[in-house]
Amino acid sequence: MENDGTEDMGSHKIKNMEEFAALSGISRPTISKYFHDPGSVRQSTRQRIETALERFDYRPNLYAMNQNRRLTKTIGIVVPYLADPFFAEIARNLERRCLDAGFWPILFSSHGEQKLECDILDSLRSLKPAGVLLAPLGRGSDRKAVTKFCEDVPTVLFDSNIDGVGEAFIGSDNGQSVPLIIEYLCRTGAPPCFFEMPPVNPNANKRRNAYLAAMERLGHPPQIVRVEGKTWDFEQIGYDRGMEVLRRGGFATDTVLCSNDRLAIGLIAAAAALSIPVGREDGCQIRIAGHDDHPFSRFTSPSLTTVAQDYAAISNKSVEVLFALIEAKEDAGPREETLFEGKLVMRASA
Amino acid sequence: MENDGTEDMGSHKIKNMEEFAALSGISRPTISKYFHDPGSVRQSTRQRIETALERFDYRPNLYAMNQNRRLTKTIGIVVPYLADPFFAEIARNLERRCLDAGFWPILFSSHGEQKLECDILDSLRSLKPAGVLLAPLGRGSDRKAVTKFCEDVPTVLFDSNIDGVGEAFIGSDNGQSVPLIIEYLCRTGAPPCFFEMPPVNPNANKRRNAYLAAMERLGHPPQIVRVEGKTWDFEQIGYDRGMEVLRRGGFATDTVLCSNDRLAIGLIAAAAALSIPVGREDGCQIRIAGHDDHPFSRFTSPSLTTVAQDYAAISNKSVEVLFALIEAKEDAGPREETLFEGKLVMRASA
DNA sequence: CTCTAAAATTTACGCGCGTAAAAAATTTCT
DNA sequence: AGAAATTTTTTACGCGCGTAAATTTTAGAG
Repeated sequence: MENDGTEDMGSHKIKNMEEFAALSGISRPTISKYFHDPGSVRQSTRQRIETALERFDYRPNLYAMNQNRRLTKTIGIVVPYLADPFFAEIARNLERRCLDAGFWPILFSSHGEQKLECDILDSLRSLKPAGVLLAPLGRGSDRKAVTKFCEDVPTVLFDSNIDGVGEAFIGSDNGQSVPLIIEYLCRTGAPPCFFEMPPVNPNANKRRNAYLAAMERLGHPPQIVRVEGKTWDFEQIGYDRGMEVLRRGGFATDTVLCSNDRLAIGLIAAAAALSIPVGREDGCQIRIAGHDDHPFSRFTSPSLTTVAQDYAAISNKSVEVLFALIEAKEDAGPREETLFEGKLVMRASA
Repeated sequence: MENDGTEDMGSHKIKNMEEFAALSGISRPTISKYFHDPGSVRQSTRQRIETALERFDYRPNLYAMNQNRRLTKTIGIVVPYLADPFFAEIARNLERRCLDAGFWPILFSSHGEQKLECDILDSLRSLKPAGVLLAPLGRGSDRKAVTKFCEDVPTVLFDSNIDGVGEAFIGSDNGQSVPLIIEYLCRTGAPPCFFEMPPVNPNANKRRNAYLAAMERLGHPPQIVRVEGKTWDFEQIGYDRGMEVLRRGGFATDTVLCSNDRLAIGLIAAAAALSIPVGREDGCQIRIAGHDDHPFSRFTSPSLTTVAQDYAAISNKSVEVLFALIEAKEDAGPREETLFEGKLVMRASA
């Protein structure tokens, strides 16, 4: 049984931890401890294990590992709609941070469907995750199911809040961001009317109320255009409904604040299709602004003026709170809500 | 211990299959068989189990289930870049189909990074999946690692091919789709030059070669503009490089075929920023076409003329082949490559 | 060099379920 | 009706690892 010493001995595959322990000359419980937390064993033994690990290329059986562990290293990440690059981007950040912290992130998308969200939570429950980062559907969520889930599993809500549910909520401060862009719009032109997205989640209503409050404060009459639609095809909704409104003589003012960027993207497309020039320059007929700073907003024509949500802050804070929760275990403390401010992004559309 | 009979007896939580078997009056091995495949038990017993299931709300332990199973019900789905709605959309279809077939899809994104792709494959291996649907990074992939993985796990490649790797490949027929749009462009205006995306995957080269062949066949001199960049921020690359070219006097002809829609989206944004009118109408200076029919392509201004990949066909065929593979088990048969034709989507940009 | 705290080993059990084999019960067919 | 085929039950073992308790070894301090 000769070998060159650079690979696993005669490529004999290691079946279990017992065998690996024997080959590496370390007891199985210690190996087990190492895999649970590499820092929990003495530096010298850690070295020996990692040396052996390179030589023999062994990985413990995932299923056997988690079966008897009180807490797995799994972290569930649930977003309402993954085809939305906003959530794709947040999810990416979340995944990265979990991985770096030695956890095992696993990503789910509810695809805008209540049943799917419930199924995901059920699946997640049987995964016995250490914690869950959940951006709920919002209005589309089965409140009872989500509430029950959060009682069983340490869960941090983000993006879309459900009052009192989960250990914490992290999101954007619509009460700051909406007035911010409204003020900008008022200072640079006509006061905006509000093109409201379908109320699929609570942010829609929060933004509407923030619009009403800000307009009142500034002494302008509010004008709301509410668009119907229950799906998550916001661009399509913005396009279709925008088309209707524009054909019927347009909006009440020449400035439109959309309740999110995806809606604005659709509206810009509708305006383009009708050859209505959009932008802040002379000769343009309409100004359009959005909210979120969606990854594609800089590539619309004209590029979209909007309020940026602080992606990095939201994802960082979310994992931070969740990790703290996982550490603390028992003393949950009061439910905390963290809201980050939006930043004005001035581009060409308004 | 009274109860109303509609819920679980005094909400006493069932710990394991043994207990559930006792409560439902059926032997544990039969219950086990049921969970493995509900159709494998007699209809009458299936009814009894499902009735009991409603009353007691039991779910078998996922980890214990998979530990000793030769084959799990897990199916891995790996895409190179989830922030790209194209892949998000494909992944959505794939997930749905797996779920419907009684499998457990689990989604991964390589985020354009080789190391991450390798890590994902390693994790996947320890999940002992029934099969894997893999859209590799392409040029960025660690060919050896992917090859080795495919030897261990039944894998179907899609979107981006790696010769000889995996049990099958499903993708688009660039040799048909590219000439298709070239012919359209030539018939409606000037022959196109080719704005080539960074060669992150083999499709880039295939499309380039298809362009060259088609132009030669039609008797037009080919003009290729190659853009550099190693990242997956195609819109940004299209914008930046497009800006350079347009500032320097523009492209060789007034018609530009981009090697994919995301690049085209960036290029359109660049043209808009320079106030260069884009489209097929009189007065426009440049026509821009793309490839893929990206979900956002209909919302650009002007809307993007492109060739649609058949999303549904690709995802359906991929799962179909994989399921066949899982059924067949041993006799793998020869590696098959399936290419679907693209369809011309005539919009406003060209 | 001894003492002590920390870490590793030995030993042993159990988790929840897959799965095999033989026996018993049920259904289906002639 | 009885025989054959299918399904279920009984019994029993093992998977790979977590984890606890008692013991031994090791490292670091005085």
